[in-house]
Amino acid sequence: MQDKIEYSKAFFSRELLEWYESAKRDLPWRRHRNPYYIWVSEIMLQQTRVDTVIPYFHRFIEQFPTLQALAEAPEEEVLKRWEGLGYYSRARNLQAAAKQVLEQYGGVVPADKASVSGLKGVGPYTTGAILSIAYNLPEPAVDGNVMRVLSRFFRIEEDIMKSGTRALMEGLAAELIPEGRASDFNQALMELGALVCTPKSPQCLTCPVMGRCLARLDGVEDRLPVKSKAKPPRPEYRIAALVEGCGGHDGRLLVRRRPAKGLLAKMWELPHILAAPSAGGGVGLPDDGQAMEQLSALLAAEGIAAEPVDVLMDAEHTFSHIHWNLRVYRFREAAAALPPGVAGAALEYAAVAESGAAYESSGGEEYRWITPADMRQLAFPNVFLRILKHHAPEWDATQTSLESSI
DNA sequence: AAGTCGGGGTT
DNA sequence: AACCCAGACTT
Repeated sequence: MQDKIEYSKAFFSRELLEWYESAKRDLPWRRHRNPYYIWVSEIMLQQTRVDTVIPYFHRFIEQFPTLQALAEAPEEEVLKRWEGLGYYSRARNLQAAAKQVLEQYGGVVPADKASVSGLKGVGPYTTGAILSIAYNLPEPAVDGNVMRVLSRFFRIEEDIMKSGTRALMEGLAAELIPEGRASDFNQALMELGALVCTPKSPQCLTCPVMGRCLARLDGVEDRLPVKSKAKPPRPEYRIAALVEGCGGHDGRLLVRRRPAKGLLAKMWELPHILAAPSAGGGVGLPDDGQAMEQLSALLAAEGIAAEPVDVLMDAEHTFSHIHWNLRVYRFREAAAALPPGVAGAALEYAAVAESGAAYESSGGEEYRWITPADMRQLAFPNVFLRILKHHAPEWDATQTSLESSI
């Protein structure tokens, strides 16, 4: 029995490596064995499909060709290149880690486990991926693809959402690495999971290791891996203001930057608030009159007088744990902005606004009147990019559309 | 161990 | 519309 398992392991490693030679995709980070490229790609690939990552990878490497270039760039530029990719702490951690490598390791990505796993944003999977792919060191790199492939081939019924299961998989994956072939083997394992041993309807008939796959032999490949379900996201109802400037702010829109910690940290957005429960006490969006009043109050607290115009649109956005239902109201900045008695503050405010400079609200967010050209520098989450694009084409200044026009 | 942190895909 | 995919960090 144990002999059969051992034979299966040898068979698996041999056949998988053989298959990979002909099946491997030509991916940008596979064209050179550059540890910096491999690191960037592995961070981008966390929770993200290859097809989504490819254009981001090209643009990122174009702007930050070396680890040093990334380390020395303004954080704003790094976030802008990450715009739309999600999980923005990945970008901030990657840059922080690049600085770490520059200072502690002379700019060379380290090749030992303790140093690599000490880098910001680099956990057990990415440590194994960097050490094996970049340096061909025999370390396991266990991601979701690998757990799916191994759970099927060896018919492992443990719940892959449990933290103990990953440790089990790492032990197994380490045993399977053929002498001197860690880089190709680990990539082959993930490639099989991505191309053949897919979550739904796996393509078993084209699989190089079908012959000894226990799940396939037992006809249970469709119910493996065992995976407990995630909690559904909680709904949130939010109201947002798209404020068109007038007078000195003609052609500008009011935006603000989110705080440095938490959801969408340091990203720019339209001002918005959690909708207060409506008079009836029901959950959901308040009626439009109440919503416009609440937003007017928010703007007034920022020293901005604006009149509601109409409802621009509804938008939805799902995060892992929250589902936003957003209603966007158009506002028009009022000409005579401030009430009498605060003339000094008004002048000061006007001077700041005229220069286009940003100012801090009492809540710590940074408000700014921006032009379409400012969209080149400021990173917005996708949901707000969609809203701005819907508002008017000149605000569709995502990095993609900018570059195609250059 | 459970919750936080985006965005896109398939059915 | 409902469901699926899934690493690192924090608490």
